[in-house]
Amino acid sequence: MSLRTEQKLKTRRALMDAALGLLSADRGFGSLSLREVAREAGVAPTSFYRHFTDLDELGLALVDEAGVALRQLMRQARKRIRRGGSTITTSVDTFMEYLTTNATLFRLLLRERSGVSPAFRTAIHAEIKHFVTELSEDLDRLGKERKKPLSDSYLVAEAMVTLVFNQGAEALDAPAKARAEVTEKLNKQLRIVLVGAQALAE
Amino acid sequence: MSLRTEQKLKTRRALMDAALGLLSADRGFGSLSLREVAREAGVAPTSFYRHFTDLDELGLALVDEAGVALRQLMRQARKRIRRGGSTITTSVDTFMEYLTTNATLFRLLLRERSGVSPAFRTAIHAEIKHFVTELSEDLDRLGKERKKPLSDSYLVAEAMVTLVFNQGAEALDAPAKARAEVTEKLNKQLRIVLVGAQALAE
DNA sequence: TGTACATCAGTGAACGCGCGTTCACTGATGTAC
DNA sequence: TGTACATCAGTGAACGCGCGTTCACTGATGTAC
Repeated sequence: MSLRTEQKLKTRRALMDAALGLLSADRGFGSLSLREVAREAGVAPTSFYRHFTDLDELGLALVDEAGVALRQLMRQARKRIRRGGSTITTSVDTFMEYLTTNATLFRLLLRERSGVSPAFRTAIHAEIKHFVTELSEDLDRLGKERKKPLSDSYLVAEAMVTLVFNQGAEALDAPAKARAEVTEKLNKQLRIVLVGAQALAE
Repeated sequence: MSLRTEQKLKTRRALMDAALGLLSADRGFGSLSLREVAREAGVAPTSFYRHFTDLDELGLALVDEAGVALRQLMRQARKRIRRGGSTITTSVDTFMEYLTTNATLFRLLLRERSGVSPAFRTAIHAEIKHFVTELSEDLDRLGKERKKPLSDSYLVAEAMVTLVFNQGAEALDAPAKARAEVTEKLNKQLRIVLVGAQALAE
């Protein structure tokens, strides 16, 4: 890669990190301004246009990163489960770890999921749908192994992901202490859904 | 009530309706401006201050209205259930009706629930918590009647409300045709949760 | 390797715009006598 | 009922501010020969 291209990527990165750094519990993406992001990145406002046509485009790049993180999360959870461990608690623990590590990125997902920009909503729903699809395949696989296939695994997966994301949102805003309670609550709720789905499949 | 007070209330109402009217799938509360709301209400920008200290205060008044609507919804659902009818499908149907009637108000709740303003989030979480508490009492009552009490009704109620609100968000943005599918999906998910909770309580 | 030219990431000045808020005001409504 | 004064919802002008975007530019990097 040429020196020039490398430098350009660095600035792009700086802009994305600047935006991410400005986001917090009380600052949504919608409240950011182009000038503010450029300022934070240490770059003239006009330079922004060399990288993105507008803030939304930068935001979508962030959503993309969050999606990548989400897929990593899933892969790691599966690896841990294969090494032995309850499917639900292992998944939940892995999720909570990622939530802590990538707090801001997940907050972006959680918030813009029902946010104002159609582009954002669509991109995020696609990521979540991907997540749901993979989970429903896992459920199908598990069902076959145990000779107890679910009748409607996609719908079950969707319910589970809904619960995970919503409790995730709660955990994000909760102090570290309360996080353990949220984790346990989520575990119980997922167990209820799984047991219910199995009972209704018989 | 004096003529002056009456007029004042009318203007206040006009401001709230103006804000509500400006909200839509693609316009969040955060994107409204004071001048815009005043313009829409047919009032000078400065008049706004006679009624609210800022836009957030107006927003909280709207959240309050949404809460009232939510409680009405619950009362009506219970009334219908008493007249005979499946608890789950009756509740879901009632909810979907309200969703259609008060679409914008509910969208405000759904969106600002994970929004940017702490005041909004707190107010909305209080409304939802109230909803959850009432539902969990209903579940307890139902459990006693059928001699099958749940062990953790609050947690179950929370899961149910989470599913209702999230599918509600999906229904809001879906065309009328797809709404029936969402309704059916939600019914199934709630049944799964209820059955799972009963199975685990034994 | 050296030279002449092309590319293009980053810049600083300038623009017009809508914003929230202040201020002193107006005139209809309310109140005291 | 009539009069004199107080209240106060609504107003229009004015302010300073940060915004997104345009433009012509600079100078380092890249390329062709």
